[in-house]
Amino acid sequence: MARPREFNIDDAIGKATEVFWTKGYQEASLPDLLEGMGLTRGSLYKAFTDKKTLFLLVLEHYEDRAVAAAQARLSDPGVADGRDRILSLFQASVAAATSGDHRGCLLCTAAAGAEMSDPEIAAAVQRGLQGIREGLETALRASPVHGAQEEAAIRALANVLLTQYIGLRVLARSQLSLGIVEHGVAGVARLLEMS
Amino acid sequence: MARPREFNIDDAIGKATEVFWTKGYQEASLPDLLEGMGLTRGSLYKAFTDKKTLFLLVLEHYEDRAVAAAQARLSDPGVADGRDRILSLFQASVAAATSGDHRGCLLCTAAAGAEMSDPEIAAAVQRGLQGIREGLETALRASPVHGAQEEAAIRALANVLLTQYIGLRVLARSQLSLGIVEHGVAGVARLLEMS
DNA sequence: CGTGTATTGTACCAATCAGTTCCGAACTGT
DNA sequence: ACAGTTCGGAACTGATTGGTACAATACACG
Repeated sequence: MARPREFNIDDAIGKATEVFWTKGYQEASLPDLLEGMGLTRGSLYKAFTDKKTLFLLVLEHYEDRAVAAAQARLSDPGVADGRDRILSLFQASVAAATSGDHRGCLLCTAAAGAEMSDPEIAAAVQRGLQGIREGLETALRASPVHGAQEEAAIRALANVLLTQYIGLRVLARSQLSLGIVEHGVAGVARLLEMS
Repeated sequence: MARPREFNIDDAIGKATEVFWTKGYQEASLPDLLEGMGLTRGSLYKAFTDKKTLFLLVLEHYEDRAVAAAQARLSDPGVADGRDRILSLFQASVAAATSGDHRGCLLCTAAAGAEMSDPEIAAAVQRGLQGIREGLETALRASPVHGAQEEAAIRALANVLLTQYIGLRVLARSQLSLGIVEHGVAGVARLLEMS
């Protein structure tokens, strides 16, 4: 017995994700969000309480979509060699950047921003990155070269790869013409050559 | 024949560097800078024109100090093996983070921020990172394992190391408890094991 | 010992920020 | 049709943003 909401919550979160992904948390102003989401202040605050709460939902959404997609890539049974799955992940990131998508990774951008001083945001970012690391570990276990290694060694290499991933996506977002992103896949390939 | 400036320009830039390094470009407000530099609005604008110009001077200052220090480490003739120089660079970064200095790297933080849309700032950040990359290449040429490799291979590995450096310093700043920074040196050591 | 000049500090500016309030409109269940 | 609610939209709040204008101040030079 009430007036129904005229917009779809999930759609709105999806659109908000786009805005935050493009501009970053702090830089995304409320007018930016309102325009991108196609609704007005009243509706936004009624539905999402405030900017930070909306961002937490966006981080969840990003985890469910982008992180899950990365994990799917990293555990794709269609690719037998886990190293190729990892290369495919980096390939996708590099391809996005070279084809004009300079949004980078929402989590990586957030990790470098001041919003990390908020414990709830930090926890959400941590969850997302942790998810990518787990995906990397899964893939490494499916590598003929690394699969047999002990757990600690796999974890160590996954850490290196995750760090590399963050660095690469920061560079992709920066638009710097250092020529690093373009050769990012080859770099990771070298990383995976070692025993 | 006029009233002399009551503060030292270089000192002020040094103090401004501290503020920007700690808070980031956007997040450092004018009051933050005024307090950190110990002067008032009038003096700051008279001496430095505006916030962005001050930041450009700060980037130069950072290049002259922090980047130069990194380069010195990476070409230290007292350390014969270039790999050890590289490890020493990462060691220093990790040590800073584990001992409570979570400022990370001014250039890396800037690279991940929205200020990169300004071409002058982007150019300055590019110069700084380029300097670190050159240092890494210098060190690699002094590595018994890599020194004999062709130029392209050295450049490729330097790119991987720079990306790793950026990722690591972003993580150091983020204060995330992923346990990656602590083992960052070991990760790089693995990276340098390969031929 | 003035006089000119640059620095300093303060008051101010418009713009923008996130967030609140409130009323008219719109829809549901009866 | 009506009562009960909730939504949508605009106007508004107070704080903060970077930047400016100007008057008081303090120094150097003649």
